[in-house]
Amino acid sequence: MPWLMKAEPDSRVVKGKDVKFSVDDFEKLGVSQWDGVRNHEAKKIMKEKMKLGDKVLFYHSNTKVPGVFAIAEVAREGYPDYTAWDESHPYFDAKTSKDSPTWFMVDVRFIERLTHPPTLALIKHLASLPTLPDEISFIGQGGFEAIKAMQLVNRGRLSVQPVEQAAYDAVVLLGTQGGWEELLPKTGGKKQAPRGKRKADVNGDSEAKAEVKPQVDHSEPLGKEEQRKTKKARVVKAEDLPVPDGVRRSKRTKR
DNA sequence: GCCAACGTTGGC
DNA sequence: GCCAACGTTGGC
Repeated sequence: MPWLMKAEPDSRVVKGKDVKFSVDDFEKLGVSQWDGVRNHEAKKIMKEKMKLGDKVLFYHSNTKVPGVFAIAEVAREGYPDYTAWDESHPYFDAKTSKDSPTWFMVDVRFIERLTHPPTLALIKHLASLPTLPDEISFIGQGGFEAIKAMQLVNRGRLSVQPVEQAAYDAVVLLGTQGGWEELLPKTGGKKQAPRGKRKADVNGDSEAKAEVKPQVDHSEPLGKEEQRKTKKARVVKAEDLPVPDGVRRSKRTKR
C-alpha cells in the first residue's frame, strides 16, 4: 500500500537544531531515516504497516505552498527510532528505554520529483468538486473519487498516512502531466470554507514558523508521558547511524 | 467515562 | 501571525 509522509521544508529550530527537511534535502540525501515521529498512530504505521518497496508521496507541510513534491519508497522497514534516547536530540523522549522502544521509524528512498507538484490547494479543490473536470480526465473517475477520500483532505494532522493505490496513481499523474493549474482560483483569493466554531476552544497561541519552540521538559517523572508529543518527522541520512566514535558525517545538524 | 481545558498541527 | 482542528490530559 502507498503512503504519504509529511516533512517541513522551512527552517524551524527545535532545541537549537534545525529540523527542516525539504525535497531538495531529500534528493541530495537519497535515503533518509524518518525519525522524530512522536505520534502513536503514525508510529504504528511505520512499525507495522510499511513494507519494503512501498511507494511514498513526499509532502511539504507547514510552508507557503504545501503539496506533494516527490515520490519515494520504503527502503527499510520499521526499527526503533533511537533519536528518542538521545537527550540532546530535538525529539528526545525521556520515557522510552532501549529495552522496549516506544518510537519507530523507517528509511525512505527518494525516487523522483514531480514536475507539477500537486498542491494541497489542488487536492482540496478537487475534493470539493461534484464532477471530474475535463482538464484532468486522465486521472479517471476512480482516481477522482480516491482523491476525495484522501486523509490529507479529511484528516489533516496525521504526518504518516495511508493512501489508496488509486489516489496515489492519480496524484502521480497530476504531478507528471500537469494541466490542472487553471482549475484553481486565481491567487490572492482566500478561499477557505468557514470553519465551525467549537464551543470551548481555547488556543494557546503556539508557534509561528521559524520561532524557536521551547522543548518540552521531560525531567518530571510523573504522568501520562510520551503520548502527548506529536512531532513532525525530521529526517537524517541513513548513514548517520549511531557510531561508536561519534563521527559526524552530515552537515545537517542533528542530535 | 464524560467533557472542558490545554497544547500542538499546520493551513491560510 | 492567526487561529481552527483535534488529540490528549485530568478533574470530577
